[in-house]
Amino acid sequence: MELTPLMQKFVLHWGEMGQRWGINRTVGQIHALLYLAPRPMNAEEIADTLGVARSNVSTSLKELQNWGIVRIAHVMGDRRDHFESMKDVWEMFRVIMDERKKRETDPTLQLLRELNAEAKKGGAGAGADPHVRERLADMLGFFELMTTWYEQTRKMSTPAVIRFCKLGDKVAKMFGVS
Amino acid sequence: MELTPLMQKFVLHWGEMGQRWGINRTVGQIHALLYLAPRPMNAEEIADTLGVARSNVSTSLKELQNWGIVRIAHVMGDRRDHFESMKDVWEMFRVIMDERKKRETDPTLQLLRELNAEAKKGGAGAGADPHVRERLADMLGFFELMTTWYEQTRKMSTPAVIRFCKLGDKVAKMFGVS
DNA sequence: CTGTAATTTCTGTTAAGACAGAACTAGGAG
DNA sequence: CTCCTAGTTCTGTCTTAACAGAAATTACAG
Repeated sequence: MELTPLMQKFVLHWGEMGQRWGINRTVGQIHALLYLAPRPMNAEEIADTLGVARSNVSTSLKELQNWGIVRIAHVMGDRRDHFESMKDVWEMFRVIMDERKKRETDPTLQLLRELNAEAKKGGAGAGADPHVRERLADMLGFFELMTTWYEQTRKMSTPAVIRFCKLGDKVAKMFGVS
Repeated sequence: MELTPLMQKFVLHWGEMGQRWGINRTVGQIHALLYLAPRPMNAEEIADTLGVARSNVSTSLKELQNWGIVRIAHVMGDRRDHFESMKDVWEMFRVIMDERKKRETDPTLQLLRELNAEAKKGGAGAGADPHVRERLADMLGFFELMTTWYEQTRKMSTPAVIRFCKLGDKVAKMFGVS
């Protein structure tokens, strides 16, 4: 498959940014390619198009499947696995956020709960001076609230979220710029 | 400065998670330490407390200052620089989000605008088939809306944001679970 | 059961980042 | 002007991750 200049720019950029987003270049490029592709592609096509080793493609596809944004699609009369990316950007964003939450905040939330419980129980005797306790309580409060907010927003349908985002200004006014 | 077991756990965890958040272990640990510390600390204290080289501390402090969540604080009668972390978690989160937006989404937003303009101008002749154009338009729409939403939320005061987050359920109901 | 195509896993190499210690620079104090 | 002390930057080492190519495994066709 030949990439048009437009596609190439997008693929290259996605690979570049991928590194900032915590995924590697190849994974980013493959995702970009599959997102743009009008039909599922097999591993060899992907490798040829991007000019990377097939082993690399195999590993990267697995990671994308772990993230839950790429899945196997079979093509009639073809033994090979084909792969396609989720196309709905909103749904995709949701899936990615879920995964990141699981990896990047859930463990911290859990630890903060434990530390706060410990600080409460142990009291100042266990070396938990008031200042530290306050800092830990603040941080826990923040993580708890963000988690709650996310889980509630998570339940909204895509059109509802979009509608809600578009409201923007009005929401701000409703809750005051105090 | 001796760390209590509680502080130690927090510092270690922050260093660990730092890597998932895209900062390195030492940077994470220093931030955790300064966040808990009741008073500004100098570079040597930090190095001794955490058991890392001073050069490493110097570099890490610079990065934290770049992020905008740590600043220099001078102590009367002491020539050395002391450092303190922002303590308000909400404000800190805002600063971090601003920085991440700048690094992780602004460049992509800009590129998507360019690509979409190109696709429109060039038309199918320039190799921009309808499917690709739609994908790029979708992605741009998503980034535009998220950016707008963020910039509006950004303006709200901390108490307003907290109030708003706590509403949770009600907001979802207002905009329908359709 | 055998051969072949597809895919994954393994292995060695390369590249990038983290880090300690040394060298260097700046800025007083005497 | 010289001596310290604080701070930064440089240099080499070490660790980790990315990756290509080879080997191994799996799955199917005949």
